Amino acid sequence: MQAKEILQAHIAKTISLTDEQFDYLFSHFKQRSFKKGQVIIAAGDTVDYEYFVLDGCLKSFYINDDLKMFILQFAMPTWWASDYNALYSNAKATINLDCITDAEVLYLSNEDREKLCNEIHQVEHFFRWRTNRGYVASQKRLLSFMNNDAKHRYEELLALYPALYNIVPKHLIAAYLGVSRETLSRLYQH
Amino acid sequence: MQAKEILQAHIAKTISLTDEQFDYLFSHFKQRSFKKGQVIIAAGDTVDYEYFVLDGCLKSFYINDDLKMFILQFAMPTWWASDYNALYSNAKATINLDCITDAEVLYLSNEDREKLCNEIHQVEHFFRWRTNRGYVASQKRLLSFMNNDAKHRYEELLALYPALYNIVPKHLIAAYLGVSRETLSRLYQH
DNA sequence: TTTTAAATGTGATGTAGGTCACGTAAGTTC
DNA sequence: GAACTTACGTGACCTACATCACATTTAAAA
Repeated sequence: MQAKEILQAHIAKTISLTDEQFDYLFSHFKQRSFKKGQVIIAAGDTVDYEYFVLDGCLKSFYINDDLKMFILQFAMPTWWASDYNALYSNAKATINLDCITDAEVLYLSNEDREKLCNEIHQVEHFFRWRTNRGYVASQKRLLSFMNNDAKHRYEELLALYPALYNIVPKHLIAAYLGVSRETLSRLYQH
Repeated sequence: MQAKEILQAHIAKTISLTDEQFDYLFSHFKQRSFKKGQVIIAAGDTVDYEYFVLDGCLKSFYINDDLKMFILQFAMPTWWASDYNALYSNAKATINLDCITDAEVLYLSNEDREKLCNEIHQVEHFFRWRTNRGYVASQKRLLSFMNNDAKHRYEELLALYPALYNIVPKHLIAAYLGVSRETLSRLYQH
């Protein structure tokens, strides 16, 4: 499937646009390929874009002072990713974004998103609902963090995104769960 | 300050509406007082409204199978609260909402919000940005959870919302931080 | 003002998960 | 295909925080 069709199908789940409207929307996206390991956003960067994954898998993550990595999100096809704090408030990135596998993405500038939201009411509706869902998911993950132990969270993650098991190395899964790789490794020893 | 002025000042931070538009928006809100301890949303309820705090302090929280409480949010004046998962997806509440102090709130139905977002583009813009900010804050809290210990998170919370220290009992702060009340109590023993 | 309940402090002890250290396996790169 | 890097497993030990138990202080209710 082509980039345009993937985005169109994704957006059609939330709003309906005429073909002309969608063409206009799509004209603001650019497309790009990345290689496994390539960095899209590095902490300290100025962040101008958000990214829509067509193919492959990205990760957004934070590195603390002890160089420990914490993964905020694995971004699979039809997921959006960026450092939203930096993007929205024009601050320097504190979150990194890079490629776990070779990846194909569309990207849209903050400026163009706001312009499009302004020009096409339905587009603003789309982005409101995208974030609404993200917010609810983030609250849910926060609760799971407070409530459940590492094993429970691991099973929850795999139940929600079974594809991750084959694509993503275990130490990255650990960094998403907020446990050490040793602990994750020990969860299923017998 | 009157309810109407409080809401107007709050909304004016994000969008500009004509007085007519704001009057129309405001006409969809209802106002209500609650007593300390009163329950606004209980787990299992159908959730039709979101709440805008004029005065007092609410908490939204989850109770797990062991009856342990986890606080998602302390809602102070000009904050919004609800069980957004339930509200947005028309599901039964899993989150509770009640009053830490006597409280005065405005409330708006899900249906009316969607109607207003549809009728007034700027209103949709407002709600998109409200959620954008909520999403970023939630991500930030998640990172703090993974990265920092209880003492650090406690200081972070008090730095961000100093008012909480006087209003909210310590065992509720503990339930927000995700530690036992005993641990919180011991953080500052000497 | 008395009674009852809610909030807080603190000792003793248990445990999930962290850290360090080392070894093996499996991909990458030249 | 040798050299190097990345992923993963596992033992030994450590630590932050949980849980249980009980005392005390503060606030609400009668």
